[in-house]
Amino acid sequence: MISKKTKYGLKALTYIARNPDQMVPIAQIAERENIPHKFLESILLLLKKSGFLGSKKGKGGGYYLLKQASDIYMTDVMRILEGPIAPVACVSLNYYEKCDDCDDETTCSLNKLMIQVRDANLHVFRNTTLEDLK
Amino acid sequence: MISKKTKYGLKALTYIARNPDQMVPIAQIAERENIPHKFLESILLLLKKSGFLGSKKGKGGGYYLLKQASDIYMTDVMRILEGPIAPVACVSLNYYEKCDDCDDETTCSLNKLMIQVRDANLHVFRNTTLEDLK
DNA sequence: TAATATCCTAGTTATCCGATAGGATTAATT
DNA sequence: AATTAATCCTATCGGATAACTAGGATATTA
Repeated sequence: MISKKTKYGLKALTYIARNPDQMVPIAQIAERENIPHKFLESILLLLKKSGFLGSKKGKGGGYYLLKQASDIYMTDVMRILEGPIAPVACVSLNYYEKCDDCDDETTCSLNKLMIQVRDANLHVFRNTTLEDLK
Repeated sequence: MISKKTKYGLKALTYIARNPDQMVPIAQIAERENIPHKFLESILLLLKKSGFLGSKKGKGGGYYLLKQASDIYMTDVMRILEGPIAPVACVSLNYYEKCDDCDDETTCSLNKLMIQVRDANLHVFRNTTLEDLK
């Protein structure tokens, strides 16, 4: 199950993508999408620091996409918002970590299944961009 | 990312499946698979109550599979150990819950993606049984 | 200079994960 | 009968994390 952070982040990105060529203020997204204002603020800040969004301060300011929606892949968004796409760190491509309870990954009974799950999710996320959510 | 409970549970089931026609005590699984004994105890109890395992108390006792490994599907195991397979409750087949921030699911921008993710995972779990982990 | 935005750091609260404690019950062995 | 070895059961606990909030600093427009 994904976190609310991820859910809110995806909804916000979609909302911004639907309003191109303009500054979209947090308050507007928060209201229309029923997202707590301050929480959303922190999420958009993260998405900005991660290179998805640009922003402009002050009156008339807000957020906007830095790339075309069709160039924003779910793989990248999900990794920032939700973390690893893999179900266990020991099969993660971007967040690899050794298991502390496994001596040998290659003989771990879960390895094959975990890789299948990872790849199934990767396949979906690699083939979906923000444009598809619009 | 799956919980340790799920990981331990799957490993324990595999271990038991690899030792058919005998009672497998918790202590043995705990030692061989590097799982905390007491934690594993609670997991096996759950798997028993859920109908996957039988048990025998007392000296020489332990756990055993109630069904053939090839009849134990990952869909069922995962739902018990990990909960919903869907990434959000509002697209869950077995644990459905309405979103509190969405008025209308059919127009939610995330709906399609979430269903794709759910189905991708379902496909893997439906096509994997405990026999495949052996 | 007032109004309206984002920026930033630091909290707060509640829930859940991972693990443990300690005894009750059951069964085989000696 | 006593001992040993196992599951059964309830309760609990610390720590991490999720979800959210506070409050001011900074920038921009009018």
